[in-house]
Amino acid sequence: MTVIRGARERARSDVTAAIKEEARRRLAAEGAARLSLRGVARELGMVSSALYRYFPSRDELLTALIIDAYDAVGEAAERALDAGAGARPVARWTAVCRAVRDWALAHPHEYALIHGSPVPGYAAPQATVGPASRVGLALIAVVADAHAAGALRTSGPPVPEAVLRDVAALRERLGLPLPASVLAEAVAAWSQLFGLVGFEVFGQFERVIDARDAFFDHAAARLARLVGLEELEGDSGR
Amino acid sequence: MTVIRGARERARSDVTAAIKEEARRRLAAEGAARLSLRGVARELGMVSSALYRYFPSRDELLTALIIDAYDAVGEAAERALDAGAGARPVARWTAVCRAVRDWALAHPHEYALIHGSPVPGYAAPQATVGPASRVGLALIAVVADAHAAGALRTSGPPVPEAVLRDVAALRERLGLPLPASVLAEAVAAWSQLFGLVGFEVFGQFERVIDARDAFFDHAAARLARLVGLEELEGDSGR
DNA sequence: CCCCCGGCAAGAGCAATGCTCTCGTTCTTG
DNA sequence: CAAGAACGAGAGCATTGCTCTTGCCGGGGG
Repeated sequence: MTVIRGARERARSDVTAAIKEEARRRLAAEGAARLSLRGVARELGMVSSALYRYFPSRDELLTALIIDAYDAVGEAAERALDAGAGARPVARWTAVCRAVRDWALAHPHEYALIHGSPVPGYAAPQATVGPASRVGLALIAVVADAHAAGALRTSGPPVPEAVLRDVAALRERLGLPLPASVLAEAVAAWSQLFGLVGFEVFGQFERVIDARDAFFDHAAARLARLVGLEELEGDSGR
Repeated sequence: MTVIRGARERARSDVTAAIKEEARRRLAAEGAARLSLRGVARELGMVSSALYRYFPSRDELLTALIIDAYDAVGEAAERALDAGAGARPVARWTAVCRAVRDWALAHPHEYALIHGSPVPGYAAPQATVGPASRVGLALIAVVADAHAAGALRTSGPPVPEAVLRDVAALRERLGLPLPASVLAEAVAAWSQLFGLVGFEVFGQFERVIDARDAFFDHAAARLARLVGLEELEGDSGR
């Protein structure tokens, strides 16, 4: 599919990759706000204007990095998803959550790029929505598999009508045979997961929780049960 | 206590307030990244260097704005807490959550300032930790009052030992008679609330959930039940 | 085979930024 | 009342994103 057409194109993609690599390095070192085009150009032995042949603006470069970051965390989640294919649903869910958290802790600046404040005036380009949903889809996949295996508790407090409609449209788009109410809970849990991760990455748990691993695993498992995944006997309902 | 000593001090606090006000205006208009000292100075009819008499650096200005934002959202939460003094715990919890969300949606850039990516190299100064915990304390207050009223389900899946230790220390610091396990759940729910809010403010629910109000209320109520607040009959446990 | 057109890097330059330093002025205080 | 601190203005430095012009150089069409 990606046949190398000529030396010219190869050189172009090489340089593009080198720019992104160096940019990611500087990003990890000092954050998005301090990422300067001139800086990466300098490090690469080019002149700043040359970079504009590859990225039309600094924001475009950032967008590329954002997509890469979404893909990286999404891939981590999917790897955990696949690795836990046979496991019990709660364990599998927790593993996916942990993969996300571990990636975020290992790449805090990239995490900030995708789940922190959007850069300047910046509205997320359409190209980011696909990669952005990979983690959510991985979580939903856990639930869907559990549903198929009959390990899903589908009852719960009633979900508002309007939400059910939204979520039914989503189910349609995804082509999943999940009950709408469960999907609604999964979407909520998806966002809540990033609350847990964000607090930890941005240091809000400092001096509050020290045993972060245990805390996170416990919270992730509770989230799993909240969406209805297999419950161990005698843990829910007084 | 705060007696005005002389015209000089009064002028100083006036100017300081004007700077913060203008800065907040520009912050709301175009975000933290585009907030420039020169810009607010220009708008105030001063010269940029004069600003440095009031804030030693741009980051100090941002820190002041951060503290103000934490206080604003914390105050909103506390108002909801007080307003719901007699209400049933789940409703009161949900009201506090909604207050946080409404404030965040009304002030997205200030929200991004406090719960988005930390600025450059920036480690949260000690002065921010107090205001930063006001929302969390309001949530915990709901739980504590429910506990005192006997409307709290204190059983649940076992919380890991290490987490219990951390949380016991926290309870000590707060002087609250809450079971440690409940406090642990409350801390988790606190962070998860900001997952929900953040996703909405930063647009991750775009084209996924349209009925955001209903969705949020539902999710907040589920969070309330997760921490053990009064449950309506027949909604938990298959 | 050559040649020439298009992609490319370099450099200068513009407007803007954060921050520093100096210089008079003005208000506070001893 | 006079010394000293606080203050505003202005110039200046290094840096940033981005544009424009100028040449170079290599690969595909003649």
